[in-house]
Amino acid sequence: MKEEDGGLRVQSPGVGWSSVNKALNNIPNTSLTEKLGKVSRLDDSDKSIINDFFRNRIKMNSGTDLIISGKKAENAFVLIEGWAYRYKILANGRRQIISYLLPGDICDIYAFVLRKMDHSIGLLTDATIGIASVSDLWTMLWSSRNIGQAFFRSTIIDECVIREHVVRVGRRNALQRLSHLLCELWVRLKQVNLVKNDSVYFPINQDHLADALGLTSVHLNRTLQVLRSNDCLSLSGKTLRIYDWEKLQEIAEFDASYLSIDEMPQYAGG
Amino acid sequence: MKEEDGGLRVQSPGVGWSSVNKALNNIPNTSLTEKLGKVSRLDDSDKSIINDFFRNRIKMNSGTDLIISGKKAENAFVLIEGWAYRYKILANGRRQIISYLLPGDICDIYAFVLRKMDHSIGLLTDATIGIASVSDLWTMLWSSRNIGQAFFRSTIIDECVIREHVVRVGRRNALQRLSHLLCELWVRLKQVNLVKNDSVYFPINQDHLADALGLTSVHLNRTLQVLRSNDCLSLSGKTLRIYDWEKLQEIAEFDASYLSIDEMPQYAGG
DNA sequence: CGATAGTTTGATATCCTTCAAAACCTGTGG
DNA sequence: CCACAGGTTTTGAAGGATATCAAACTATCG
Repeated sequence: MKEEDGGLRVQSPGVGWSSVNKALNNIPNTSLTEKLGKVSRLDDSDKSIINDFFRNRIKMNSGTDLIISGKKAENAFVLIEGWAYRYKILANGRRQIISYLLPGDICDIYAFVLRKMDHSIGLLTDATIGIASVSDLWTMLWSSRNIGQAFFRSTIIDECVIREHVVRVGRRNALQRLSHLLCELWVRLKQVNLVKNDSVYFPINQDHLADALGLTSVHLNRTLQVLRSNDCLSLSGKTLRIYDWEKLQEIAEFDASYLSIDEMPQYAGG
Repeated sequence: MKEEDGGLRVQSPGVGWSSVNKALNNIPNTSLTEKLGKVSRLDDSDKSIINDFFRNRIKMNSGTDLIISGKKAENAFVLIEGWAYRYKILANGRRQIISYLLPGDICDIYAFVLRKMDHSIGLLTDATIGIASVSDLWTMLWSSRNIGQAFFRSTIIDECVIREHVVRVGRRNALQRLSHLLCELWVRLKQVNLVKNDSVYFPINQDHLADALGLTSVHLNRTLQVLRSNDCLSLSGKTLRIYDWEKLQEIAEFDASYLSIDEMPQYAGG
C-alpha cells in the first residue's frame, strides 16, 4: 500500500484487505490474487503470471470514469484499489447503477470479450488500476487451468450478484431494497476485512443508492430515515454503522447464500 | 428435429433454428454448436467434443422445473430445444423472472461452477435437455481454446442481457419496460430464425411478463393494451405479431447494441 | 361441453415521484 | 476564524403511476 503512493482516503489508514494475506505458497498474494485464490487454487506460477500480466498501474481520481459505454475495449482493466460502480445512462438522462465493485473485487474480465463496452464504470474513490492489452488476455487466461478457472468463476460470482439485484429492484419495496443492498455490501465488505466492529468506510451517497435501487433520492432519504429510527444503522460522513444486524437482515429478508464465495466446491471440477 | 421425436408444439412445424446451419466445416451443426459457433470458431473436433459431452438427452414437460434453487448442482444441463426462464421466489411468494432462455440458447454453463443453484429454471414449453456430469465439465471446457472461449463468451453475453434487464426494471416505466423486453425478445428470436414475416410463436403469458418486468399482471394487461391500440403489435394465442417495429422501438428507446452477438470481434483474442 | 388457465375490467388505495426550497456539511481561501 | 461555495441531505405539499382486490369474461383442451 505504501509503495503505491497512498492517495486513497480510507477512514482508518493502514487497515485494508491486504492485511488478509495468507500466503498459501511462497509468493505473497496481491489483492488480485487474494481474491482469485478464493475461487480457485493458484500456485506460485499462476500468481506471478497474473500479477505480471496486470503489472502496469495507473491512478485515477474519484468521480472519473474508468470505462465508458460504447467505447472500444482495447485494454483489460483490473481494479487493484478503490471503489467503483457499473452503470448505464438512459436517453432521458436517468442513471441505473448495475453493481458495485468493492476493494479487492477484480474488475472487468468480461469487458474485453465484447467489441465495445455496453456499460460504463465510474469511480467512487481515487483508485489504482491494473492495465493490460486485451489482445493478450486470452493467452493469459489459458496459461493454466487454475487461472482460467479462477477468472471464469469470478465472473460467474459477479453474475450471481447481478441476478439478485434484478430481484431486489423488481420485486421488493423501497425499505427492503435499501436494507437488502446494505446487507449485501456489508457482507462483501466483511469478506475483505474492511469492517471494523460495527462500522465501515462507505463512499456511496444517497443519490447513488437511489440510482442503484431504482428510486428517487428523495424517497431513498425517507427510507433511510426509517432504518435509522428503527435503530438499525447510521449512515453519514461516508461511514456506515450497523447497530442491529439481526433486525436489518429481517427487514430485508436477506439470505446471504447467493454470495456463497466461501462455499465454493473446494477447487473442484478439474 | 425428427429423430428427437418432436413433441414441441411450435406453431409452424418444420421451421426452426436448425434450418440456419451453415456447415462451416464438415460436421453439421447442432443447435448447440450453431449457437456457440457464433461467438468462437469451432472446428470439427471441437464440435464433436461438445456434442459428445452433451450426448445424453432427456425430455421434460412444459411447466416443470429443470433446475431448482438451493439444490446441489450435480449435472450440467444444456437446453437443446424449447423455451425456459430463470427465476427466484421471495419469502412472500412473489416471483421475479431474471431472464429467458430461447430455443438455441445454451443453458447453464455457470450453474455448475456453484455448489448449489441460486435460482431456478422453469420450462415454458416441452423441452429437450442435454445432460452431462459436472465433474467432467471443466475438462471438456479445457479441451481446446476454442471451446473454452465459446462457453466463456456465451456466458458473458448472457450477462449483458441481464444487465440491461436491471436497467429496464430499475429505471423505465411500465410501457417502456414491456416494449423494451418485447423488442429484445424479437431480436433474439430473429437471430435464430424463428420469426416468420411479422409473427413468432410466443409461449410467455401475461403473468410471466409481469413477473419479469416487476409489474402486476393487471397493470401489464393494461400496458399491453396501450401497445395494441397504438397498432404496434398483437399478442394472443401464443402468437406475437409486430406490426410497427419502428414505433415499438421508439416507444421502448430500444438500442440493440447490447445484444451485439453479430458484432463479436471475429474470433479475436487468442 | 365442462373444467381450468389466462385475460380483461372496475373501483379504490398506496407507494413513490415531482418540484421546490431550506438546511446542512466540508473544504477553501481570505 | 469567519465567510463563502458547492455538494449533499432533509423537508413539505401535491400529483401520478402502479398495486390491490374481486369479479366477469374468454380462450383452450380433454
